[in-house]
Amino acid sequence: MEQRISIRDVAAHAGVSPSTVSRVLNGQDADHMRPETKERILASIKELDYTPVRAAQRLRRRKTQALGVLIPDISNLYFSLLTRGVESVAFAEGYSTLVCDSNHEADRESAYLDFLLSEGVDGIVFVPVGRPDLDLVQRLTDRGVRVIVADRRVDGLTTIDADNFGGSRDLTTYLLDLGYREMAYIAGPEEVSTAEDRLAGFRSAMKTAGRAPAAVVWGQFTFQSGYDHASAILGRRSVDAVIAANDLMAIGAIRAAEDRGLSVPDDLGVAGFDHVPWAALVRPQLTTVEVPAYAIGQEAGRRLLDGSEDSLRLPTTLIPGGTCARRRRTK
Amino acid sequence: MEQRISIRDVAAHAGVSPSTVSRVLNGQDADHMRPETKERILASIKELDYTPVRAAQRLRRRKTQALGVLIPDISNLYFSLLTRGVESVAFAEGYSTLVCDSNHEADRESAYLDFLLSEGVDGIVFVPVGRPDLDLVQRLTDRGVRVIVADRRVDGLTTIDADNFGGSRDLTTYLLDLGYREMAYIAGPEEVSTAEDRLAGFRSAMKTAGRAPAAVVWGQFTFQSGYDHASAILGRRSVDAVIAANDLMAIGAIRAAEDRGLSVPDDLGVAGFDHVPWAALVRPQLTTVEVPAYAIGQEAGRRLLDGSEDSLRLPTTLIPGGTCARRRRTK
DNA sequence: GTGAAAGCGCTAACAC
DNA sequence: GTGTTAGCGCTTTCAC
Repeated sequence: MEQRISIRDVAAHAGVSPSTVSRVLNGQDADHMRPETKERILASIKELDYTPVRAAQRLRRRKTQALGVLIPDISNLYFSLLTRGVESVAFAEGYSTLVCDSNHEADRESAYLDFLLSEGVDGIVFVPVGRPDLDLVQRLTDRGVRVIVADRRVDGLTTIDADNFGGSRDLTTYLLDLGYREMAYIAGPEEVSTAEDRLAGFRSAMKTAGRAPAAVVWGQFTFQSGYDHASAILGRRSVDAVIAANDLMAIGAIRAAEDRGLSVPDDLGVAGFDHVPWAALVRPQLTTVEVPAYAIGQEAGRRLLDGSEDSLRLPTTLIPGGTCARRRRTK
Repeated sequence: MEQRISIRDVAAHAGVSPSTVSRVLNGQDADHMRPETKERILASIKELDYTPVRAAQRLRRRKTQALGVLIPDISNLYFSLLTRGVESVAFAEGYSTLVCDSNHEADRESAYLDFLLSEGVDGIVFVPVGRPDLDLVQRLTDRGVRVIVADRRVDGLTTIDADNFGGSRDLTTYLLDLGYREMAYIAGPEEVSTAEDRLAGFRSAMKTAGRAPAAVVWGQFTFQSGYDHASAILGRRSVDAVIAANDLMAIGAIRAAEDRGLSVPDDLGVAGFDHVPWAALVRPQLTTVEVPAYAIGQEAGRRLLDGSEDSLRLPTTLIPGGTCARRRRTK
């Protein structure tokens, strides 16, 4: 911040007072400002190449016009899309966005919440690593920092997430309609709300159809976890479809099936969840459910900006693919 | 920034002056401060749950202790890793990181450079969309904002990038050593320096081996582009290996080969560049070259922090995979 | 060893 | 319509 020219320099150059320059800068000139004065100021700003110092504005306004985004991992496409969503609405309103990556560590997460507090952000879009430290969040809200949780359910806090339950239920119903009957489910980690919701959606659809799951196991959202669980399931049981709680595990399941000489989708139907773009490179193309990460980010950012406290659950979209097909003969 | 307690409150509570509190806050107490005074202040800070206001510190210090990162697309894994690298060194030094996403648009890029200027960041890690606006960069450096270009060569600016030339040359040599002879190359977009360097590395290795390329075409770094170019090449020429300038195009080439009934690696060797993690989900596993995005980010951030102006080219790593194998009979 | 005072660059009452 | 003034919360000489 080796800034030379200040608002005083502009004022002097234009032959007005700093307040007048400030008024032009902040668009409070519409009403009663002599057009020629405004012109003159604008010209001076341009000529001197003046840029206001944000730190001073923030200090004086006692508002940072900045939002924080705190996510577990920016290199995860889902979170980077969410971040882009927040950023897009923030930028449009002249807000800065501070992106913080907790690296899936609770300590780092706390450190970043402190950091965002000292930065004085007006609000935070928060994707907690696990169950968030509610006392810490309370400290923030006490100081006037609004917090919106994205992609997770946290009691007592405004939450924007996707309809993981409904999406999973619809996906399961879709597979049932295609004629799959012996369905195994590879869930995500047990403590993650999205994983719980997706599993609950699966169970709900199965119950409605009057069928019991062939197997339900808890995985880790990783390729390897999908591969290993699918291998185990296929070795022990007669199963005609595997639904995984995310695409990565679903791709693992496809590989496991192939390695056992099973054909997808003829011998085994496979479905995932997330709709990660590069899954399109895997063949057969995955049947999955799209989760609107970008839209979740936008909605969260929007709420932070307009002060609304309403939670929102966004719909997901079923994406049919070649890993599921109508069964020729139904049992 | 609805902050209540200020440094004055802490001072009053501890029965000292604001300056003394400030000294404790900034670690200038090592020399000559009465330990008991310090204790008292620390206790007050804790009791009042005081957090310094960054905006005021910045205004007063005339230093933001913040770095900017300006990249074309945060949802591209390569750039998000690079960002993480910058962020890791910045965070360790108490610096904030402002991440800006130009969305591959030159206009947005300029807007963000302006924005970062007004934020007063101390330095910027810049991955330009195309040829950057050097006048704009000059404006920044004139005002004391240091700019380091990452992942691109830009004349006259400090640059941190990967050894794309060497990596590509070594990869090509590796394929030649395996016995591949009729090699086609699918390059990236013509104006991108990384694409140019990788192509140059390929040509250099071929020349050294005394062989002419079977084909060289310019692609778009996309899956489809890899698929289409590979299809065309395989239809017209007798080729025993295809090297693509990135993994996405290489996977496209594998699919194209499969769709023509060719077996990879027996009928056709395929290699890529980048080493994107999800390529591990594709089989056969890709022979590729790892580009150290995270390390590039770290080095760029480090230079910004320690004021060094040295450019640096980081080595790449050859990652052998199943898409290339020793030829049984060499021509 | 610690305090008093000035001021970073800006905005918003309040004057006129 | 525009100028004057008083800080926002902090750091940093300079006193003592």
